[in-house]
Amino acid sequence: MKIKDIAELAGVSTATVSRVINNSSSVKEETRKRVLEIIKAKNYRPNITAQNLAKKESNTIGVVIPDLDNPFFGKIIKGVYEKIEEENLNIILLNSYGSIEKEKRVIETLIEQKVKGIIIVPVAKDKFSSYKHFNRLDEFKIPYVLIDREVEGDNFSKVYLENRNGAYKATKYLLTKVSDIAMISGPIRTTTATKRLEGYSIAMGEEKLEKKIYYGDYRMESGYKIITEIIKDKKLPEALFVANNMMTLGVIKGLIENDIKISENILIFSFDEVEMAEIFGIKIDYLEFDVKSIGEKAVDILKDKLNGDMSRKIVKIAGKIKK
Amino acid sequence: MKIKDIAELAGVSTATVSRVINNSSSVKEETRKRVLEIIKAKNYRPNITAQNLAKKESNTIGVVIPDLDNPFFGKIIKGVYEKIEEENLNIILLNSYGSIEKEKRVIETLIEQKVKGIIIVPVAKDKFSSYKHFNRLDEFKIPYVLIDREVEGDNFSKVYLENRNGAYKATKYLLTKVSDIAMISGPIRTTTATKRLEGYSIAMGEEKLEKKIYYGDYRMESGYKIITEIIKDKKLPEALFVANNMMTLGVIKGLIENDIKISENILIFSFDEVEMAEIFGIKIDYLEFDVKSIGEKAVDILKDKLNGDMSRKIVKIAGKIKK
DNA sequence: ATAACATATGTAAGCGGTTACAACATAAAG
DNA sequence: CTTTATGTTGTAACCGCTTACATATGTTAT
Repeated sequence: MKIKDIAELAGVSTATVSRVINNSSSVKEETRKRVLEIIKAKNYRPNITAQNLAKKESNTIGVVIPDLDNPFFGKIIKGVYEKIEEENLNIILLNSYGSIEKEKRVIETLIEQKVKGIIIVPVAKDKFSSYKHFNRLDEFKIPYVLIDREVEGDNFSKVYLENRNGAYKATKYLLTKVSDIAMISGPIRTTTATKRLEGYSIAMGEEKLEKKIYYGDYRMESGYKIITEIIKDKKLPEALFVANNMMTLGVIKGLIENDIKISENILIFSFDEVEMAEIFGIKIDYLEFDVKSIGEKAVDILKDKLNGDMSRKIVKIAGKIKK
Repeated sequence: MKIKDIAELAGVSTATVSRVINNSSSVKEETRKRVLEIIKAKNYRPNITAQNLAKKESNTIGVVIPDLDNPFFGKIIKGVYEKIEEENLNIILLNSYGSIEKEKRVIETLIEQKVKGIIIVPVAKDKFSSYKHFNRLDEFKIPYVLIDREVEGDNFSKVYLENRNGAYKATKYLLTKVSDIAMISGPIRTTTATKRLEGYSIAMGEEKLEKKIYYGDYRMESGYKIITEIIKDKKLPEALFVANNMMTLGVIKGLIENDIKISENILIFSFDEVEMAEIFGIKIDYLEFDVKSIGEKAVDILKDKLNGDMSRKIVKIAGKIKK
């Protein structure tokens, strides 16, 4: 069943059928109805591939994620999905495995697929990374928006968590309770870590308090190692601000192993939510973000771009202190 | 840059170029080389949409998941992705939201997209559900494989966890330690719950021991509610076999709240892994499954089907007892 | 030398749509 | 009653590639 068949049954040309399908230009109400009826009766669906070829576009957008089974990105995808569903677009999902090389390759794939737009978590190994390969997308006039990782320079549209301000708010909050606050930072190569560190520093500076900074790598093991070290050295601060949830997990593990009671003997504040903590009877404060909305906002921006508004847009997702 | 341009530059017809691209039929080594060189020099890539239209096929497979931000499905997707990457296929990802209605709709979408094959976690509200809408896929000769949820009847190819045997093994294992074992089952409407219950029953029956069964709904709250009830009634068994990890979480929460020490005062065995438990210093035994391999096996089956082997295939993923 | 076959390549008709342009009515304007 | 604008429809080229079929050339058998 193709457009020609419908045309014949309706006694019109394929052009007319195409017009009613796309409800473009003028078709007499009467003929429109007739065509529509036949389409319905025959349960006809246009061949999307053919449409795409003729229109030189596609109905899919690419989503590039560095880690498919990380629920954080799952939430983002969910946000993207829900927003995109109404538009009759589809998601093609790609994995960059956190590697620049792979990232380049998936971008080429996406270009070949002629996707309508791209939402991507840039690999961003560190803040000096090059993002030249995104220029390829400009060449092909494929709109894209970067999410989650804050990258510098260039003219990127992006949406990410408020890093500096979030950390600032968190520290301020801790300061209402104690004044001896240490921080476990992420690797300073990354922009997010720098920003979060800045937030902490500013807040501590305002009170003229001494900063204590430990450097981890955002992974659980480093949190574990650092806290173990701290305990061994008997340098436990009153409060510890941890720059992400994975490291917080490591910290929790270390504290439990050493029988140090969280919120009794030490206050722990995590930049991200540690979902399971409460279930296990552990109370930590954290900065909560509406992660799903990262995906949603990204789609909003993409839609603007698809509608011709190519201006640069930057959205920061605000965090909320949860206790 | 299209095939015609390449053809002209190489001084051959488009047919020949197409032949070298698809390395189909015979092309003289010399011409092949020349064409390949020009393709490379011009960095030419065939238009996939046009290819798909001409070949009446596509290079994408559909993956349908009921819950995008559940890491369990994330792992499956990862498995699918890794296997499919080599084949130069792409994943288009869809969400059924666990609703039959949505499921029907996404299947139609996938048909319209002319996907090459489908991997789907069927909604399977209960074991009496109808799966008639999968027949649509047969109509269009689109191969598909059902995963994770065990569904009855029909001629489906599927891959899922070994439910009955897994539960049997788990119970047997517990029996080497204690003999007073209760089970928190899932809702008996579902096939998985029935099977797991069977495994437990058989093992207990073999030892002529009394069964104690509580019925939950696979969600955390129900685990919590049930264990709270048990504690109140002072009916704590020596060991508790919980039919899935979410309910186990609820159980853990309840036990901690009531100051009952896991593995001291009670043995907990979970059908699935509770990833975080160890970090929080809680020791529970569980049945471990290689979840990613669900996705991998599904792709294997799909590939077979794409190669013409339409026979029904069923793969059960074996669980391993972790202590 | 010629038939018979294999190899290499070109021609052109699709694949199933969209759309610029032309053509034809019909209605309003002069 | 022309002229002109407006609304509706058809014609056919085109999107970029594949492939059945035809053709040309080279080999080998007879």
